[in-house]
Amino acid sequence: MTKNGGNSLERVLAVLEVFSENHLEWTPEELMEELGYSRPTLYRYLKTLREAGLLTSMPNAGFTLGPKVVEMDYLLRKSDALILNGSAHLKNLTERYSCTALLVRWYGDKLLCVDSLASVKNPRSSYPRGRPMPLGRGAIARSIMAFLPRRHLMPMIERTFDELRAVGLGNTPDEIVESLKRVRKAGYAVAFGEVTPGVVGIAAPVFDAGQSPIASVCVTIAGHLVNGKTIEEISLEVRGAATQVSEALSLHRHGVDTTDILTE
Amino acid sequence: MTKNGGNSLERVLAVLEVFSENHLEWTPEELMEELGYSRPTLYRYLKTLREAGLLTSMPNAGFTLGPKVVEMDYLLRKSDALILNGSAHLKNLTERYSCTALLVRWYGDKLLCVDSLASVKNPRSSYPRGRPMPLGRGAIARSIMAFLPRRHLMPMIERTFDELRAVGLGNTPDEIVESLKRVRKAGYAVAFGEVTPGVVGIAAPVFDAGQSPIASVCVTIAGHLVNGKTIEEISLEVRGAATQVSEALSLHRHGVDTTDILTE
DNA sequence: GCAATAATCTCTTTTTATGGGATTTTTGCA
DNA sequence: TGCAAAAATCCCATAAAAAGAGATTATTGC
Repeated sequence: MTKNGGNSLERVLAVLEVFSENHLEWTPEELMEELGYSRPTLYRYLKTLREAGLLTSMPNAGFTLGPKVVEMDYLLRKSDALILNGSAHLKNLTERYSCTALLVRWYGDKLLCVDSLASVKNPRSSYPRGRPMPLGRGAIARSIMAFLPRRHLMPMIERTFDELRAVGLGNTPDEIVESLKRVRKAGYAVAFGEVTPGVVGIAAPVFDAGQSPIASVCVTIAGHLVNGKTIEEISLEVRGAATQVSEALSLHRHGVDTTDILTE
Repeated sequence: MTKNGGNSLERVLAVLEVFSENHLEWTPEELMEELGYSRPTLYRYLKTLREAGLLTSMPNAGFTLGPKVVEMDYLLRKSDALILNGSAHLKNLTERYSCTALLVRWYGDKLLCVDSLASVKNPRSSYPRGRPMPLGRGAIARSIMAFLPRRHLMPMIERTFDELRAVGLGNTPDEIVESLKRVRKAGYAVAFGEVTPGVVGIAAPVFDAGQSPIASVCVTIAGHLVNGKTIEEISLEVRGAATQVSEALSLHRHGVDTTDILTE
């Protein structure tokens, strides 16, 4: 049973938090147990969330996420500066290589793919749009961690230490920091089969106004299609894309219309 | 300025309501004006919504919908019984005809496409996934209205009367009711270029547990590809799909595992 | 139609959300 | 780098409204 801290606003929104890939459907009974809310309170919350369209329920089946989510997703695709600026680069990357290109956002201790495009027959990524990715493994995670300010980095290393060590980044936090410094110097991260066996990931960070990284541009490609030379070639393109997206974001920040820049 | 009725739960969620295609990005100033909340209150709401991931803000740019939306959309695709049961039928329909096949949900006075598949080169529908559709025009709207219980139908006719008349359903509410009765008898609705010029829509309703309609299965196809005979042929398939989805939904309702039925 | 379950209602107590105004932080620009 | 303007947050007395126990009503399954 989750501790129900926070105010009533947080408590309503906490209802949305319990929906996960392992538990897509919840009965009121289960929710009471999980969240520790009283019966009337829970029903009030559910009523509100359902009226907002965030939840639906089939008669006597449990509650699931509701159609408002679909509507918001549509609007988000039209408004998210990262997606708007990044998708052209995904197109470009997938045209140049037989690969999947991804835009991955870092938020709240999660990595989340927000857009992806594939130029391979089997576009089944282990982490399609919307599915949170592991923090410790893969080029994406590393490309972001490498550029994190120390005070954000250290706790993250603590949390994901086992994975980071397993992947060969180092046996102590300090060794890992050193490895990440090299990634930082290179400006991009490469991973061989860390997320999906046989697949190479090449990722570079996207910055929001020159501060800390908020996302990553990544290309995943079958290992047998690349070697040291081609990886370097691709990494240049990935870095270029990431840099351009970063610049577009910082322009947007100052209220500059980037439309003409993007479509050139 | 919107009247801010309701309790604080509704007021937080009302913030999500103001995001629309015409206004994808909001500054706190604009939100205060629009929602009529005091400054501290609004900032509290925004803080909560941002922490929940439902909103994001770039430094000094306005607020937009946040990454949690993407995550929820992924989960919804995996949990929505309508999508889960319907997508196989969309696949079937698009394989049989050069068309776009849609799954459209009716909720809160809106029609919302929740899934679609196209077998034509130019899959640019005017109403892609997540974009609310007009209530008065098109086969989808009519296929649902025709099966609405009278007490739901009449207010809906009032609201959309102008559109319904423009489309030729009748010049008085009673005439429209008569037209809809014919649709009901046929079990499906056809529309010629009502939503997109030159495009024919053929739609049949999906029911939740035999009660009122909650969604519609629709095929849109270029007008020059069909005639009276083929439309009838397609409508049979569309009706079949809608019926099967309805049945799957009512089974699910009773807790029956429909997996084996669907994959056969 | 009837028992069992699910959802809603009632009402008082306690908790907490609210907003005016002051304060602090951030930003834009010289 | 520093300074004025704007944005965001804090403080706190007051008013408001959530919360929950238990009773009540509505649904459901059979």
